[in-house]
Amino acid sequence: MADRPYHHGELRTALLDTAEALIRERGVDGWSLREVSVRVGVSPSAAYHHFASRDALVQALSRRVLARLGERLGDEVERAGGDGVEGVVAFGRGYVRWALEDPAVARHWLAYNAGGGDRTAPHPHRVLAAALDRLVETGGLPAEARPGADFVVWAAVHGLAALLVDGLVHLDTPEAVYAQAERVVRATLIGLSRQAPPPQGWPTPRSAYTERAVDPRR
Amino acid sequence: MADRPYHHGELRTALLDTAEALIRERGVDGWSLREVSVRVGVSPSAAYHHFASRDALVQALSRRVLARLGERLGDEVERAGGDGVEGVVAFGRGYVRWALEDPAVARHWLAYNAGGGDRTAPHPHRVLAAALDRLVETGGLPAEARPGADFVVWAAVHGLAALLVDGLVHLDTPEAVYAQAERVVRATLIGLSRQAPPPQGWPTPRSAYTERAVDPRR
DNA sequence: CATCAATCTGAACGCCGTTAAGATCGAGGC
DNA sequence: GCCTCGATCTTAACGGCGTTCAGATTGATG
Repeated sequence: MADRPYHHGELRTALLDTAEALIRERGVDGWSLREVSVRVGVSPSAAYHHFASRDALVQALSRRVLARLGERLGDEVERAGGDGVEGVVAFGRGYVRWALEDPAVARHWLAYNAGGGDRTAPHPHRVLAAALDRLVETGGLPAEARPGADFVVWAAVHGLAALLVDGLVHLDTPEAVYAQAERVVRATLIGLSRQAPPPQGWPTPRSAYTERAVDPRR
Repeated sequence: MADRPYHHGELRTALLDTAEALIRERGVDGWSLREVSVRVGVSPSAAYHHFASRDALVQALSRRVLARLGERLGDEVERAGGDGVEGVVAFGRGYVRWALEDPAVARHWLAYNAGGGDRTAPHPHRVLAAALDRLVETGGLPAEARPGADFVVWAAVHGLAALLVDGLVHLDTPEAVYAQAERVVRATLIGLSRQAPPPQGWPTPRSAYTERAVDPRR
């Protein structure tokens, strides 16, 4: 307030960082715009030069979290080889591990997720779709089973993560959680391979990750 | 305020009903305790004789929603025959239909779900577990695959419902949504049947639905 | 009919998100 | 080197929120 320069310089990022830290400390709703401002050392109204509202900050944070998750999942799929079943398994394990390691922030994303993500990072759904495409190329999944398969696997993995983060399902050790994630992914893939493929004209789901302009203030 | 009797009589239920109606009208967070009180025709502090806090009302509503879902799913599984794969498919379709037909309330439950449910109604997880048990009895699922299978199916169905409710996945018609739910359930069941069963001592997940005393004020 | 606990009211507290008017600063043109 | 101008931040205020507390009203008990 007194020792700080009048212009902060990185206020937008500082607000996001501080909000995220508070979420980690006290849970999804354990913070206010005013408290974030105080902690950053700035008046409550300063935030309104960078975010149109508190909700806009929440959305921006959600996008940032999503972008980091996408990046991380891309790396993990890559590191697992990426071309076979192991790549998809790595996706599932990474998704769930992320929810386990940073539960408050993950819960924030689950509750206030923003449809579109940061366009500089791949959306988790894209990472999964790419992994499944390569699985088809390497013969690990019949091509007829591919359409819409991403949504089946995503649903299973997302559901496990949500149940864990919300405390509806409990496992004692992280290893048990990863094992469960692996079982979910492998079962899903086997089922998709053996299942009668969807008929022609089957309505394919669409992801909310559509390219669109994003007002940085929103 | 003037024409109403001093004692409401059914205030607790009226508050829950009105909050639910407001959620349906304006979304998960589009209401306040004060507004609910005004609509019921009661002063804001009256609610505190029935709920310890606003959050307690939220939790109570969440439990009520959960109980209704469990009851409904039980009926639908029953109506589908219940002993074979069709019973589990009916569970998945019902779960997703519920999310589709009452999205705001479903979103409320997803965001503020209470671990334990009303003990007079079966928890959805119990309904699913029972359906899977009968599936094993009728030979539709190998007994070795049964341990933990409920959590695999639940994760897949829950995930699809969550993705739909949050708008992360879109399908144009309700029929397409049900078809997707069916595909998810059938693929999961096939995968569980064909997959190498989990080894002895495999750590089984636990549901948060443990019988425990619930303070009606909380 | 008196008592008493349960229920509800009215007023107040501090915190919240948000807005408006003005102070402070840094950068680009003279 | 100064001046302007737009961006950034402050101070002050508004109404609404959840919550508390002292007191009014009521139906049930005996």
